[in-house]
Amino acid sequence: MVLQKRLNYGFNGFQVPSVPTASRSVRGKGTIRKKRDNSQIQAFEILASVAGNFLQENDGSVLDNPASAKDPRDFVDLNMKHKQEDEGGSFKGTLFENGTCGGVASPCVTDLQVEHDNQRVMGDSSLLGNHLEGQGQNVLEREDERVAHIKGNSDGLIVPDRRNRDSLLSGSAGRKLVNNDDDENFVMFPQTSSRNKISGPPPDMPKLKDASPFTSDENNSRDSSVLEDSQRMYPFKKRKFFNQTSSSASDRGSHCQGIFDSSDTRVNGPNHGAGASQAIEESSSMAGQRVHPGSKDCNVKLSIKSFKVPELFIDIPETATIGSLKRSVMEAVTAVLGDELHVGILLQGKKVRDDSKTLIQTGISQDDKRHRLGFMLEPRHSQKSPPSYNKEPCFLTTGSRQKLSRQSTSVMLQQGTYNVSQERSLIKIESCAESDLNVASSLTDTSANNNSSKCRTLVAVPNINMGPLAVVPYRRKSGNPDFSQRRIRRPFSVLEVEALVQTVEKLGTGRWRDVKQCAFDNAKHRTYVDLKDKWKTLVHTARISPQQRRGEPVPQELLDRVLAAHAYWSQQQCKHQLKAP
DNA sequence: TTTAGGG
DNA sequence: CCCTAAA
Repeated sequence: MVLQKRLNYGFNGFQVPSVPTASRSVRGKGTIRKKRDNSQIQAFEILASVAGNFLQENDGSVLDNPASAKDPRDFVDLNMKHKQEDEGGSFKGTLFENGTCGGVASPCVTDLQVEHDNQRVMGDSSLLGNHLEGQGQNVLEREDERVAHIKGNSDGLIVPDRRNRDSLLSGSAGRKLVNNDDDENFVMFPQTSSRNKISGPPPDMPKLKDASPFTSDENNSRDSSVLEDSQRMYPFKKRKFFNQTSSSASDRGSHCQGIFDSSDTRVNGPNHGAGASQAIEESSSMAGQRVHPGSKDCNVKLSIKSFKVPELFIDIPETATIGSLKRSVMEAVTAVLGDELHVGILLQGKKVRDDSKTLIQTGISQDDKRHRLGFMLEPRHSQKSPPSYNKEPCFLTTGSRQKLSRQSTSVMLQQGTYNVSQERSLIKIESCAESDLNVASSLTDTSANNNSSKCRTLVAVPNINMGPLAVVPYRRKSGNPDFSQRRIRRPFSVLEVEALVQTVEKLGTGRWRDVKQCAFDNAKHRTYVDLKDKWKTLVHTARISPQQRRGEPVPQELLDRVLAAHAYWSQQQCKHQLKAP
């Protein structure tokens, strides 16, 4: 069946064939999971502010737990036979001064290409060839200065603001991990000294009192800074169509404007130049191509050449591998594209809000050489405009508009190149190779053929059943309840482990909710179940030989503390059970 | 919703 | 990480 009378503007969904992280497993029955957090956050919100935060602290007063009198290390010695010629009698955690990263995801820009009447302009896969492999170099080089001194954390993380991060990284004992999003880009920073107070009044944190011997009795109240929660992004699931998903709750305004431009498209010629930029040029002449005088019978095909994720910071130690850089970028991008997306249409820079208008009415026709058609990926403002995808997509809000157009322009002019904008760098993610996110068109059966096999592409699935301009972002719930999405794997960093250990030492092993609240309250992607699981693995890790351990090595010191705390709290638990079962 | 454990 | 029985 041919889509003769229909313009292929409907994107039924996007598919991500594969995931960069090798470790990511794909479950057979993976389906989109229901949201567990009410704190759904805008997918593209930029973490801008840094608020103060408190790390629950024992206020230094007398510990009411009898056991507190006992030094945990003694416990270790007695019960674990571990020799722990301690380090000063303090059970404070080791100070990690390594940098961490935080991240900011910002608007994503989508590059598309318009095709008329099967005259693909993007036929040449070379257009999709600018993957990180080639441009990453530039990224590294140009960003070298900014990134170079951030060492210690091998995780490629993304940082929102250097200053904030730096200042936040100076802390030690008590720490609270925070992050600005729930699924991606997160930042954590220990914060102990009240001198390091950053800004903003500390949130009202519950004060947990306990009598754990592990509890440090100093620094009754420490301030820690936190990045405002900001993003709620769900990574895509490999090979899953999201045409019918999209959680509704969420987001406060962030605005990922993805834009893309299809201005003048030109009829695809067998020999369009090589090179991304040139390709762009060429593609940009296509829209104008009149194919059939009677535009009614013409189909407009859109080929999403790539998605751009502008203003994405990748802070990664210089010792990190290219692979980790790729993963970092991939995760960030995945997050950006992972949730709450809307598709917006821009014509000549103006938003086309009326979904009911036809392309022709709107002025989008193959005869129009001057039109500049743009597509934006934007977060949904579900709270205010519920499941009404077809009514009025939420477009950018004032503030981001300018940026949008600016980027739009930038995108158009710098297709295929590593783009360094004014203050921020823009990493363009294009096509192929692992960890590269790419969007290929599948509007035509033949379209993605070339790339799909080699590339991990994000495919825009043609929407055959939708009306003109119907935009149906992938949604999670509607439709298949069976669709759930496995969360992206996010190994705990040493810093997080440190925080976890410290908190568990203080609160014990049966209060994961509190642990979460205490030290990971702002790490939306870490649920108390995650913390519990992590603790479980930590205990296991601590018991096996170092040779059997995998992943980022956890300092032995921490593992020792894990065993100590685990032993201690296990014993406490036993006592309790004997008392009042 | 949390815990606690197995998968 | 996921899934769930229990609490």
